[in-house]
Amino acid sequence: MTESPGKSRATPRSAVQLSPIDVPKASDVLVHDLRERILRGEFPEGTALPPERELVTQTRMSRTTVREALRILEVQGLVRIRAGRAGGAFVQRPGRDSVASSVSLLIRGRRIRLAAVLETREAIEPVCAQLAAANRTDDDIKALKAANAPIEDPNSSLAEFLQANVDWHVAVATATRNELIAAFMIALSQAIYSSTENESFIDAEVRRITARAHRSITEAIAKGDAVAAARRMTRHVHSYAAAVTEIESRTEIAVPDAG
Amino acid sequence: MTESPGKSRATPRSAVQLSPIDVPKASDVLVHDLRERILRGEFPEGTALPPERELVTQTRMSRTTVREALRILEVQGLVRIRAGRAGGAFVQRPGRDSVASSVSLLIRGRRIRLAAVLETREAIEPVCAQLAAANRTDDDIKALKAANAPIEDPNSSLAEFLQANVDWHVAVATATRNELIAAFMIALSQAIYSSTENESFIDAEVRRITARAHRSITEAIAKGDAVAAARRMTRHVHSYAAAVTEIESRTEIAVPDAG
DNA sequence: CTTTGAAAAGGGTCTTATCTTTGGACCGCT
DNA sequence: AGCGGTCCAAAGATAAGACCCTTTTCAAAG
Repeated sequence: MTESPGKSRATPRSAVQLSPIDVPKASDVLVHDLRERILRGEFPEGTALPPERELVTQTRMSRTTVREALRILEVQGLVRIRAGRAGGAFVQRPGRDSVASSVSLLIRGRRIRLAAVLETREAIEPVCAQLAAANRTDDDIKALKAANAPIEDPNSSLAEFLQANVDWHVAVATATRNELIAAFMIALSQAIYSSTENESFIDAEVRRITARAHRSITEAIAKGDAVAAARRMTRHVHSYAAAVTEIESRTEIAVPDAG
Repeated sequence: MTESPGKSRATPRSAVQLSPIDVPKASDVLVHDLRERILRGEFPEGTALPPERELVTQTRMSRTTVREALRILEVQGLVRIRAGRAGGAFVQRPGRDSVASSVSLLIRGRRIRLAAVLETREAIEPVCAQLAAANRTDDDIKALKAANAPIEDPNSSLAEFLQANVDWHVAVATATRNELIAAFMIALSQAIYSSTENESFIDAEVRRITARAHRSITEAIAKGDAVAAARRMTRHVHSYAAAVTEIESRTEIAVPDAG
């Protein structure tokens, strides 16, 4: 590009300067409006938004646009949409599930190794146990013990064992009384669950060890002994991670990936 | 309903039992198909999906349905859609951003207190620093130092300070070489940033202290001293949380919410 | 060589119509 | 009283087509 000497920028030809102006899509405007109002708490949970055709007349947008906006809100977990008579879009507050699903997408999409997931759990869950010991209610203790029952039972199936395992970890997370850290832990637990459900190394021995660890951690939480809870949880998740990592390193060599 | 004595349940009248059958929507089927193929890595990142009208003929679905599916994938961060010639849906692997935004929705929607967010950071970031010290590359150190420059500079604006603050924490997270824990930390940092941007307690003193803490943590990470990095980070985030909590408890009484 | 303007390829929006699902009301038989 | 059958109405789901708006490309005009 030959330019007049001394000038390194393109010729302006006019002094006025405008910054790029972003024109949002119609549906995004509606999404933004509704989302803000929902998050602001303007509509209590369960409130029905007006039916699509009604929103069309109110907003003077096309039905396509309105539907698109509602669909986006649905994916973001802010409304639940049901078909049929008395159906419609019902306001919902976003829950742990939406975090869990985006974490799941992250893990699958970026091929995050199970080792990294377990490392993350090792980072979070001990503190989780510590907070749980400090903040747990009696109901939390009940939930912990209930979740541990199928784990103690040597007759439960593998699926039951795994599910109960998740339940127990979720119960610990819930007992922290910190919804955010709980959401993280739940996302992790589910991710680990779905990566592990086909693992065969979970034999009777592993189950016995798991049951014992859970029991002792539950006790510490029940007693409000934060230090012991954290220490025991550290050991528990670390030994689990070590076991999985060891398996993984062996299978990685054996099966160099099919995809 | 007269029942035969000895039975306490409702009369079945038939032994057959069916579980609820879920009939997926057409667009969900398409979403599922595309999502699996994207996550499986069948299309490398940046691949253009066929244009909408083409997908219509291929799938024999209506354009509405196809568009709805694409929109869902876009919200989930799996494709990016651009208008205009050479536009279309381009495959994207989900990133930290989608986790961050769902966390942000969770926090806002469930009214999670800043204290809980800070508590979560206290749980995660020390381990983050520890992992960073163990795994950091030279580029990570460069990024850390670069991010800390505007913080050391007493002439930078508040906005610059806050942005640099986020950048530094993100750099620590990145240095862990664990994309999952990094995604969590980034989500937290952004959430804390947007809750803090209007806080006025960030005076010159706070900035000096922050700069010093960041510098010493950066050094520990650079030296690979995981223990020191974790310890210093613990102190850093804890003192910050304590300061904010103290402010929050005062303002909560002063301003009982405008609704 | 630059400017300008049209064409082309896409997504975005609107309209209208039809299909499907769901809840409820009524009705008639047993 | 209970139970199946029929019908209706409300609401979302899907379809088809027209048209609009953006962006890119490219060639003609200056």
